Amino acid sequence: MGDVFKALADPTRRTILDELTERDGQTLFEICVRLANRHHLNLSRQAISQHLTVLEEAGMITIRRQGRYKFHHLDTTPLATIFERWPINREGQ
Amino acid sequence: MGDVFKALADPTRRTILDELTERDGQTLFEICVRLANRHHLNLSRQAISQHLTVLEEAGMITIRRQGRYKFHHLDTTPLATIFERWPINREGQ
DNA sequence: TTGACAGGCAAGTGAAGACTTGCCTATCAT
DNA sequence: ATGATAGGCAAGTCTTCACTTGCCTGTCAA
Repeated sequence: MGDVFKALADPTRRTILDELTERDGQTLFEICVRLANRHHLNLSRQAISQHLTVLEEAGMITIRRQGRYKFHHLDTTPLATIFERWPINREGQ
Repeated sequence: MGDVFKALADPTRRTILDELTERDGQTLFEICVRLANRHHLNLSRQAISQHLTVLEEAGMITIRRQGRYKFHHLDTTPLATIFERWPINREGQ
């Protein structure tokens, strides 16, 4: 499994996670359209595809293939490793 | 405030956070020695100093100056923004 | 007050990473 | 079968970033 922290390092990848949080199971083209329309991110299809690969290798995204479509599903369980590693100071609580 | 995700992206910076978790309030030289002895990370003092700057800008470290010493204190509260952004799937619970 | 200690500043190098362009494969409808 | 759709592969470019080297400043002890 790849690097969760490296996957989260890029702002475009974080926006992709935001979009999948709001609407899970999108295809590559759907993600392209939503990044362009809602976030003014006019990247090439390849650029976004490469981002999705990084997110998949980090375990943040699972792939479901159906015909010529490739659906992307969010998986936030790798984030738990962050909190297991460093305890959070909940100040004033 | 800087980028928490960018700060966590580098493995050396994550090791520094580990060391401060185990022993808080270390100076630059102490951190250098511990990285070398316990993690076989023989980096220059400048390299580690630059890492500490990134961590400080991200709000993960606070500085306390005393004479010619500069003590570094861990602050994990910025990590909370990660969990507020993406809800965690606690599978099987 | 002189030397040792703790740290800072800035330019330079080399590698990783984000993004593009061009071309190719596979699936589906007409 | 043919065109349109959804996606993949592989350079190549350009920027960011980690790290080093050299030199400078401030603090403390002898």
